[in-house]
Amino acid sequence: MLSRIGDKWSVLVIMLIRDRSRRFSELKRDIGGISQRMLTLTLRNLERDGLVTRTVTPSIPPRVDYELTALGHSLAEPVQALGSWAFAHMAQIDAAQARYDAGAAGTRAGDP
Amino acid sequence: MLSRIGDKWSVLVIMLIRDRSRRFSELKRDIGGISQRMLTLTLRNLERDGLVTRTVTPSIPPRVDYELTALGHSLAEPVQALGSWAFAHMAQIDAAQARYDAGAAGTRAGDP
DNA sequence: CAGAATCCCAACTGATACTG
DNA sequence: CAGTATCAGTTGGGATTCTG
Repeated sequence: MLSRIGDKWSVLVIMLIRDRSRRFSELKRDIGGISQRMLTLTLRNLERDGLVTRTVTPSIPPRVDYELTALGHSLAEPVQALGSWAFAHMAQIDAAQARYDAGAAGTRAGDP
Repeated sequence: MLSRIGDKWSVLVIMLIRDRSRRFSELKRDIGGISQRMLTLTLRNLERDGLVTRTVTPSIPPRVDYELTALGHSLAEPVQALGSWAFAHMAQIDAAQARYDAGAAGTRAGDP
């Protein structure tokens, strides 16, 4: 399961459909940077895990909506918490990385 | 940052050193299944992110302890929440997957 | 519009051997 | 003990093309 959470696309999808159902193309557009292949795979996996439902409307053109299940909603909470943490501490982490990288550059004292 | 959380090894390490600092070999043994290479890389990244401290004791044999920073501890909480969720809903997810896979096998009705 | 299939390169990872 | 270095195998993910 952690592998699914670890998948950044899954997290983004969950966040996006948390409030309302979304169409495939809508997700693709809103996420931006995801290939349709990855979006398809991500949604399949989430569906397989019982986290989202897939509703096909057989019209022309076809239409598919994705929505969180109850299970999906219960997951969305801790995921959201993690997201908030990441957002809140982004600056600290960037700073830490910069510090670390600076130190690693010249392992000897007064280098750069 | 999500990429770090997604890394299963990172999560395990964080969980393990949450209560007390641990030595390299201790982590390797307790995690089991991780190569020393991956453990090294994982710890490096966590250190770079400012989530763990690395304390070298230059004795013979050498000794290195890893410990969570304050930042690391603040991350451990939401991570723990997520872990709890995963554990609590493991059965539901397995069931959902089994159902999905069964359905996928024979897309036609009464197949298996 | 939504998705399946194919190709192909890059990144991650494990096993092994060597060092301070 | 705690790494680093190297090699080879597996996987991930993007771009492209084709359908109902």
